[in-house]
Amino acid sequence: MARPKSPLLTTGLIAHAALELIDSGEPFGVNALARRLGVRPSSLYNHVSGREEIIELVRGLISRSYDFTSADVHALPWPEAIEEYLRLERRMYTEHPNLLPLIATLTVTDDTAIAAYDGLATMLVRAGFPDDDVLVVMQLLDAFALGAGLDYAAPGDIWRPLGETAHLGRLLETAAPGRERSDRAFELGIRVLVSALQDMLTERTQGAAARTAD
Amino acid sequence: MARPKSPLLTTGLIAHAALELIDSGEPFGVNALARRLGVRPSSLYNHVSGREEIIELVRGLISRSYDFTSADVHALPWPEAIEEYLRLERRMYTEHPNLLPLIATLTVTDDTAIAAYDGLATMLVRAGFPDDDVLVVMQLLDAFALGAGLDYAAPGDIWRPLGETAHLGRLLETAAPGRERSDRAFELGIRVLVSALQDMLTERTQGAAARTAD
DNA sequence: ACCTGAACACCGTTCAAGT
DNA sequence: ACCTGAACACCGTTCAAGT
Repeated sequence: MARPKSPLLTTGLIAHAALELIDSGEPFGVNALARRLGVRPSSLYNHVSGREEIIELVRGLISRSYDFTSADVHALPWPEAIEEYLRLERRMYTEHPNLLPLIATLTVTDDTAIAAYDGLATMLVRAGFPDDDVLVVMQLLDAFALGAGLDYAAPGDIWRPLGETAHLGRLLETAAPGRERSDRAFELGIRVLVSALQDMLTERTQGAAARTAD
Repeated sequence: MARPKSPLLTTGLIAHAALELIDSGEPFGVNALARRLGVRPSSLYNHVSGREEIIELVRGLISRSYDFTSADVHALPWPEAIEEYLRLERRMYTEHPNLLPLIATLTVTDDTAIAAYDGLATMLVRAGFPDDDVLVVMQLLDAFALGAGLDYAAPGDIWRPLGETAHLGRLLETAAPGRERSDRAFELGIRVLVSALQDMLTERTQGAAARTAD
């Protein structure tokens, strides 16, 4: 059974199995993935260059399963469109919490994922942000979504004080569970960020109007 | 040389060497660390429970080297104190970019790190945030600092479009380098978040005052 | 073209043996 | 108490051999 008549593997099958493995909670790895696929680890290298490309394939698979470039979203007024976008990104992370630590440190190259970010860039350009600011704002929004996702993915709790504290220990004892707090923190952040972006833009426009009026 | 008269290792030495290894850019690992310490990997297990405890030791070492509980900071008006705190956290991450991916998914238990977060909690309590909101706000701020740090630590660039894009490709070509953008995104975020916290608090107070006046 | 098998240089962790 | 050495079950990747 050296070479099967029809290939056992495709990048699609690899990506699916990889996502399954990641969502299962078991540690992700090339060997573990090969086991799941009923194949030898070396076989995978006929289809991908290695571990990182597999993870990038998973980013693509999952990006395709959330509708980041929906026409409905782009038809919304931009502040709402951005809100929808961030909520979708957040949902992607919370529904696949183990994926985030794997993709967070990897350059985004997958086409679908790039298209999603390109859609966000388009929203901001159309909203009227100057070119110099678009990537900065995107980086801010992405940092927020990423950080919020990591918070959510955190095991049990983010903080576990072992000794005395002035307030932290008490607050943790009486507080809502971590994920509920994570939801509230996200809602707070989204409100704050979007309204700050609106301010940025009206300040700009008013400033320009004032200068024109001079 | 089975048992030396004076121990070759201490948790302090382990933490220092681990931070050196991390900052060197080589992949972090127990075996690589043991090599650096001139010792067998199994020797480390006389002092720590394993890889995760070593990383938590590094968190402690580095937290001690940034003055998170400085009296000066706590003497500032709370919005400035929070700004200083976030700047310090960010500086810690940018000065040790390889550390962040290691600690981001680990529960914080180290005393000094907990003390830093406890200091932040104290700032918020003193500022007048109700108990129910303190952890939520902390989680928001921490998510932001974490995400911003990851952005900064990203290899080369965050996005690398391989095909056509509506705007993203063009923006990336003309834009300032990634780390400069990361700085601007952080500055923007810090301004937005702190002013939003001020709004939260004055709304509350005004609301309370209005209700009292009724 | 695509899978296997063997090989390589790694991991993190355990544990008996030695002083 | 604290280090070594051997062992274990893993990693990710390369490459010649087979069809």
